[in-house]
Amino acid sequence: MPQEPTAPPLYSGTYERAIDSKNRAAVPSAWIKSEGAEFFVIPHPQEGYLMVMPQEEFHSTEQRIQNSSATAQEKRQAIRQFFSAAHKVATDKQGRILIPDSHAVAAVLSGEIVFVGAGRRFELWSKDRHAAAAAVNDEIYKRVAVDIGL
Amino acid sequence: MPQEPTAPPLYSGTYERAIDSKNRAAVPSAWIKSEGAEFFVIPHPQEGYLMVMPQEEFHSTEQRIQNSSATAQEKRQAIRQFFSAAHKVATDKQGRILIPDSHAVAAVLSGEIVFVGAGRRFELWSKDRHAAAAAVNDEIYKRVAVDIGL
DNA sequence: GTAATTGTGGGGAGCAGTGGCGATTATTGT
DNA sequence: ACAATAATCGCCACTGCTCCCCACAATTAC
Repeated sequence: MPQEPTAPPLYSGTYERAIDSKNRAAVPSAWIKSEGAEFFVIPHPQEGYLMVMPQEEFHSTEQRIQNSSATAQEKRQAIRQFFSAAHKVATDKQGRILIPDSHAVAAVLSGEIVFVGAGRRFELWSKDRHAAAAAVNDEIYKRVAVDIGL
Repeated sequence: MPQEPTAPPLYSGTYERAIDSKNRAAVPSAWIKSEGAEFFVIPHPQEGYLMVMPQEEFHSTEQRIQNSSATAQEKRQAIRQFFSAAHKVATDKQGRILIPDSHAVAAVLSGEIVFVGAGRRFELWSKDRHAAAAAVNDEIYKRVAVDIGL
């Protein structure tokens, strides 16, 4: 019987948090498995929010770029961009992560922010932007829900 | 009594319960298999009630979205909304679950509520809303019953 | 009847989130 | 190289939420 040694982390739910003047934000305690958990923080290329993922998901995302239909050179460049934008962060002893300044600016993070669970990774939004984006997604969600008879 | 290795949970029946000022609600004891059972709580996208399901059903619902006829991007957005709306809860030692504030507001849960069994998941309704919805459903149920010669 | 189970409510301990202070380390300028 | 400044992180205090425990009521079992 293949009992899973380490269940893949699953991030769900939406949590409002504050980011302080030093760009620290407390990760929802339900999402922290071990002391000093490590994550990779990457701004989403189009929409203005930050993706946060543990190492496994980071590697798996790299693989998805590698397996894309782009040319070899395009993939090399995309991966370079991906790595250069990704910053490794670790929770401090109070369960907080320090958001790199450039990333906080890119996602307009200050004051009230939102942690959004997205399965194997989670997202960091400014509260205002998230409200707007969620409204759009909710429309689509409702249509799909009808589709599958939820 | 030895537990069955893979007993698919089946929720049936209707139970009136109270939700207290701390947003706690006692799950019907017949529905709790083990100590500290875990559920995912998700507001229903259209109608104002909460869906509650164990992890297996949660994943299976994600699969149903994945297999829907929507475009790849729509499915991604729908799943994101699904995950962000789903909050994991666990029963406390008195068999109660804590309803997240935002969800209690969304489903107008306060005072008297109703647990409604729905097969592999169950639902949480405000008593008033449930009475209204049940009346409508009963009409349909009767017509279908005639239809199949019940 | 008594005892056990289940739902309801409240008090309180402990933990999680916030923000500030300060020590240590890194960076910068001269 | 050295000092001044900035950045990072640990620690602490405060607050409010979460959850454990107990008490009680209602129901059912024996």
